[in-house]
Amino acid sequence: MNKGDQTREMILDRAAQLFNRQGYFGASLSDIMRETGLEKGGIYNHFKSKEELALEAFDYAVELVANQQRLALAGKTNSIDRLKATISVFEILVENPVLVGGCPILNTAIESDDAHPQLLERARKAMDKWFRMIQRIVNDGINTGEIRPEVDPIKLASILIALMEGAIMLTKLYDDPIHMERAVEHIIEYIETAIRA
Amino acid sequence: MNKGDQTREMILDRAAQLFNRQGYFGASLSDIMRETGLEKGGIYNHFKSKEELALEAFDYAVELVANQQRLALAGKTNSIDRLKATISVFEILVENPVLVGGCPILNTAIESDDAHPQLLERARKAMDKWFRMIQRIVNDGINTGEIRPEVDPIKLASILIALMEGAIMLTKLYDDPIHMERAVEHIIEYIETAIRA
DNA sequence: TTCAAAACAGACTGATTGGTCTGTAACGCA
DNA sequence: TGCGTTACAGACCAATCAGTCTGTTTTGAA
Repeated sequence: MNKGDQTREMILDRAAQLFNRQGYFGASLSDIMRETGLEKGGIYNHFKSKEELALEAFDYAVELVANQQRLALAGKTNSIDRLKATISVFEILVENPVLVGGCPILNTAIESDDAHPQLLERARKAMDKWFRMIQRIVNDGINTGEIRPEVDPIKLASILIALMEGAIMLTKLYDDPIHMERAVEHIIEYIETAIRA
Repeated sequence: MNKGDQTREMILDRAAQLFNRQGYFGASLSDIMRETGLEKGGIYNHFKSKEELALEAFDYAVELVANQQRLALAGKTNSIDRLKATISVFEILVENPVLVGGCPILNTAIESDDAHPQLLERARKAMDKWFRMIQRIVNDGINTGEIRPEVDPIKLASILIALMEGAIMLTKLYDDPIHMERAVEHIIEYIETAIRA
């Protein structure tokens, strides 16, 4: 990895953190310059516009979370355990984050209502992956008999994600992890009583 | 209501809608001028800064939702019905909104992480009211025997709000009310099986 | 070690930002 | 209806925005 690629990676990392905290409108190029320690020339040498940097930084941020997901799933073969591991990723996202500022998909979905259709599209794609992952876990669990056959995978995914993303918002709003704990408790109980075969 | 007060109200209404769609950073004074049809003098005659307008517009937006809540609760004396009415307010918020752009508290909580402590404080206060309202409904229900005595009011409030706010985000992200429908179905079922006495 | 290419600094630009101020027009009480 | 007060228009301001471009430094393969 040569100098240029290293710098590019560093910019992406710092920009991802910055955008995730302040938003894509709230973070200016001056902020990015300060955070990276580079002047304009250094940044525009790697990215042709703030727009392009924002899009790549979003992907980078999502990848950070996806790595946490892989880490959490590693070695877990039981479907219920894999569901719980997915839930733990949301917990980690607010309690011990590799990416400060909460869930990048949530942040982007809320910020990019009308203003940023390209970014919104990326947020959709990223969320699609989460949905598919949960659906896959549930389907596998149904096939192996661990999960009740009448469970609707996509419906469970929808509820789980909505609850956990909402809990992230409350936890950040009040700066209190109690809301996340309550959400986790609820969804775990739901899984044990209504999902597990 | 004289001319000035009328104009002031109009500015607040337009600004509230604008801020709720584009965010407090994303909406510029030019946008507000375009949306209100006023020049700078007209706006700064009523508000001493964009900051002040933003804060008042947020309160105005919250009040719009609070009115929906009052409307939904009107005539409902049964505690379970009152809980369901509260849920319906979240549905209305995305399906047939008096305020476009989703939940102002959610939007503000996500946008004002670090950047806007004053706005964040207002979002907290507004969310507190929601919490207290739900807690009150549950407490009343426990007292009248409609709701099981072992139900924790604040915990239920936490889960209900997290789930519904998350559902708003998903519904807006995918521009598809199915996520809201799933969330409503889940929470109603939960109320019927685990909350109702 | 050489030297072309890549990486970066930083001055510069035009557009836009939030905000001020003065002049004019509309309002509404007497 | 007259007239002081309030409401508003719009020119103007400094600061900041994203982005460009030229010159200098650093890098790394030959």
